[in-house]
Amino acid sequence: MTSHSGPFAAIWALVRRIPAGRVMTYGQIATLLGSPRGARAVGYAMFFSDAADVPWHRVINARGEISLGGHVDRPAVQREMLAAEGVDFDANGKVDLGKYLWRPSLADVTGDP
DNA sequence: AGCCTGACTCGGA
DNA sequence: CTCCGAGCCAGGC
Repeated sequence: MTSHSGPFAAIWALVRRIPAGRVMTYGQIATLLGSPRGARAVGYAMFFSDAADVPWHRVINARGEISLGGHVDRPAVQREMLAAEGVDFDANGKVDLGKYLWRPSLADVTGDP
């Protein structure tokens, strides 16, 4: 499926605005979209999204870790993609959110370049 | 409508 | 800081 329309369009639009070398948490995205507890739905949207259109690998959980659950190949791929963008992982395989967490401004959320 | 599952989050121990 | 349990929201059947 291509990410151009649907209930997840807002999520994809926001994820697409995440600059390289930065990451965002599911809860943060959900909060910006108006659903502070809809973090799970965000994860679903990532699964149904296309990596070519949506950098889903820049979306991680609030602990700064990659959480996928059922799938096994995705976490390794996600870690490599983030590392290729300059995101460093600690010995525990976690990302320093205080350093790499992207804090979008109002213009970024509204879609104004 | 109700029920189940889930790439989550928070609070407490 | 890590582990456990409970909770809220959204999607699919």
